[in-house]
Amino acid sequence: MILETALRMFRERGYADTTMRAIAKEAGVAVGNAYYYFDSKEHLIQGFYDHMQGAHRVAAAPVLDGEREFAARLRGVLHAGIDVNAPYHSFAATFFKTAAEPTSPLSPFSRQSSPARDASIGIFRDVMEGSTAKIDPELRVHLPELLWLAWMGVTLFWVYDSSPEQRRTRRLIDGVVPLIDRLVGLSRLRVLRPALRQVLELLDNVRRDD
Amino acid sequence: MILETALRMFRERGYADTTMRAIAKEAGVAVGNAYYYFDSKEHLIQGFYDHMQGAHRVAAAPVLDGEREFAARLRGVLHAGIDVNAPYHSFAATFFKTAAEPTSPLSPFSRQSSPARDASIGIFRDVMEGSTAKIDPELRVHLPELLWLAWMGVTLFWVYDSSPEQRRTRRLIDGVVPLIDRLVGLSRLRVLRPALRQVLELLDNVRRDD
DNA sequence: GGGTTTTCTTGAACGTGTTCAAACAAGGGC
DNA sequence: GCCCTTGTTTGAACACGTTCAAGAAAACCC
Repeated sequence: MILETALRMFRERGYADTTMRAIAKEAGVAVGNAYYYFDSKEHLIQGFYDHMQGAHRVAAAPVLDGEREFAARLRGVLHAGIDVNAPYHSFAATFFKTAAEPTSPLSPFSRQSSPARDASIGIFRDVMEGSTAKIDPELRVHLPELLWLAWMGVTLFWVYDSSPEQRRTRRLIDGVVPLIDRLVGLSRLRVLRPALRQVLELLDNVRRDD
Repeated sequence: MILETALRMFRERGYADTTMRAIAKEAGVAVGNAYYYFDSKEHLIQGFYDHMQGAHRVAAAPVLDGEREFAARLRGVLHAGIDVNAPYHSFAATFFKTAAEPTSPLSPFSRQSSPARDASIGIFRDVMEGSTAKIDPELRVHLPELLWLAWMGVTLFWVYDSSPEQRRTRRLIDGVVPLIDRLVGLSRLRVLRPALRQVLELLDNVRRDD
């Protein structure tokens, strides 16, 4: 009940303008009680994350069910992601700062976010596996995560996008999907094998934590 | 005087643990006076930005003066950037959130940051122009900005990098520079012209603000 | 039912960034 | 010298996120 109230008020009045006192009052509890269930105001946003992740899955379903071509699948899923987030653009901008902090549990790379992250990567695995594209086997292992990373990039761009209705983000998606599609298609060419290896090796190196 | 005091205290005790009251007291003024000269606590960080930008320029100079090869120049400049930022890694992580907010004047994309941004892009123009690399003329126009964008990406990675001495960031630089070098070299190949055009057109489309 | 422990709930209080009316200082014109 | 304007400086006051000692309710045990 506290969570629903909070998310509704965030949507209506923005994150910064919604005080914990107001949330508690509206939910009919004492302010201290809200802190009994949620460690901080930021933690209330985690619920928003999960909700958005589920909505993306739902919005992407028609595309994933009806389309077999890799580029069309990817494009559809990315646009679907922007679709579901669109109503929250101004809200997202105000709380993005808290999600951006590396030590925050709200960071998309944090351990607390890993369920939502894994689910999101799953969508992009679906994009790949349900498509007719022939993909280099070494690339197949990492591609879902790479696509998720691209999605994070698109999201980052979207947060900063101040154009009307975030049209620049739409253009970014339409422009970048063919490039990714082309690169993925080229991945099986023998001449580009060394380059691909180089990229994947870089990924492994960068992930290594020592 | 207020600015110097603030930056020193940020460095010594971290951003969050340094209160405006403490800064004012240490600087020998009333707290309201600090707000007369700086709109907010965040604005005190702009001075830090400018300082870092200058230090990067200085640290990059030996490389830019002594090295002619494109890859070596880029690699040296990126490592120099990490070198000067290294002492402030934990500090940077705590105030990064305020810089990440799209509407914040501290955002690297904001108008207030444009002097520092232009200066930084200038470094990468120098990387390009001082090198012996033969670069497609269409690419030449945009490459400095693209390299700056890559530098922003490296910085983003660095902020999130929790490995000892941020070694992963070092590996990222060493791995990504050869890739960029290869791409830049390939940019003049006739067969890749359409792909390059596609990328540059995407950039223009995305920049267009309508 | 009575006693004990655990879970939940409360709201005053703390420290924070920030604001603002009021006071003070520095010129500038005559 | 005196007024007026403009630029500075002050610190109390405000609203906020958060904490915590204290109490209420629930669950559990015999």
